[in-house]
Amino acid sequence: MKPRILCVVGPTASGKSGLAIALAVRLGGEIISCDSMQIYRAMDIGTAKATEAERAAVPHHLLDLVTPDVPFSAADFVTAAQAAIADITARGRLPILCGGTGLYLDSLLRPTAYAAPPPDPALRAALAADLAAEGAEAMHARLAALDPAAAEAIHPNNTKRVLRAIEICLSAGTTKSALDAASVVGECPYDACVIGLRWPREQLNARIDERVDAMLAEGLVEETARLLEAGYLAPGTTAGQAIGYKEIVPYLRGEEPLAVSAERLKIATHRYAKRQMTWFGAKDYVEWIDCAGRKFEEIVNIAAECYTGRAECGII
RNA sequence: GCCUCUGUAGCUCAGUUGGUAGAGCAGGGGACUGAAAAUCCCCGUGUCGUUGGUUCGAUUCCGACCGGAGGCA
Repeated sequence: MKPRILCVVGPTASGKSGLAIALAVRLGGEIISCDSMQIYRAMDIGTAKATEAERAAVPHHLLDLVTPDVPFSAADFVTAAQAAIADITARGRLPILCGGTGLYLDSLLRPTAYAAPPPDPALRAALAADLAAEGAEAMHARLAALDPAAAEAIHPNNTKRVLRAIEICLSAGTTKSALDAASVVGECPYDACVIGLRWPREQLNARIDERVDAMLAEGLVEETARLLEAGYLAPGTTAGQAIGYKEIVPYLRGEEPLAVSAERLKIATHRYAKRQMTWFGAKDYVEWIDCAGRKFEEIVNIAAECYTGRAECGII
């Protein structure tokens, strides 16, 4: 019998957190954050992390796992989420995954995620050096020799993926494309109901703008300054990629007025939401709820029914 | 009131020595298997301010008018 889990996904500012909390209360669940940035401590306002009050009302897992200087990966998430699901299930409660990091959820639901070998720092550094010396086309040609199918699927300009694919081929003794193909056969390890929240783009962007203003009012600038002072958010770190902080840094350096930083932050978030919709929109395991014109209670009811009468809910 | 500059894509602008126009940003679509809030790919028709004139043909040259900026009074 596979553990049942409920998942709430969707673009940023779509109302996932509020829905997840309401569902947790109604269904006797606990929330597992599925968010690549909320795992970092001290990054609270900018990541829209659940408040102390919300956490007191409903247990939240996978928040504040590490300090912002620590690299964290999808594979790390899968390990932590599997443990949290086992724990919550063992206590007779319902695990509710909630978050907008599509790759993390996808990895968790995939039957054999991450059969590929973990990153090899030395090899990765060597490949990066080769890239700098030989250029993107040369690296893509090298991948084509090792794994033609992967080379076909990855654009030469996408050097991050080209290098990772070469790395896998060299350290796995097989090809990346073969490992990928193997990871989608078989059943999802969970009996999952995945609910997606969807808004018309203009309404979602308006919600985003409102939330950015709210974050600024709550002290996003001060939070960013604290992180910088502590030596965090360095370029190249995972936490340093977080939207909400890297846009504020130029203001703190006196390079532009806050209004300009705030505008760039809103735009970056709009674009992020768009990418999230592209990702989740392509997943056939998502049951969509159109939120426009619906009251919160109504959305909660629809989601709860979707879980309860889960027969038609998509399983990966 | 006079003089100068200016009016081209949602924004900032380029350009057409007269043959109806193109960049950046914004925006739209897509991909995504150990960095994913990351990374990458594709997408540019708009009364060229309005209106007369010159011309085979005007967004381009000329006039007037209407916006905008600056200067002189």
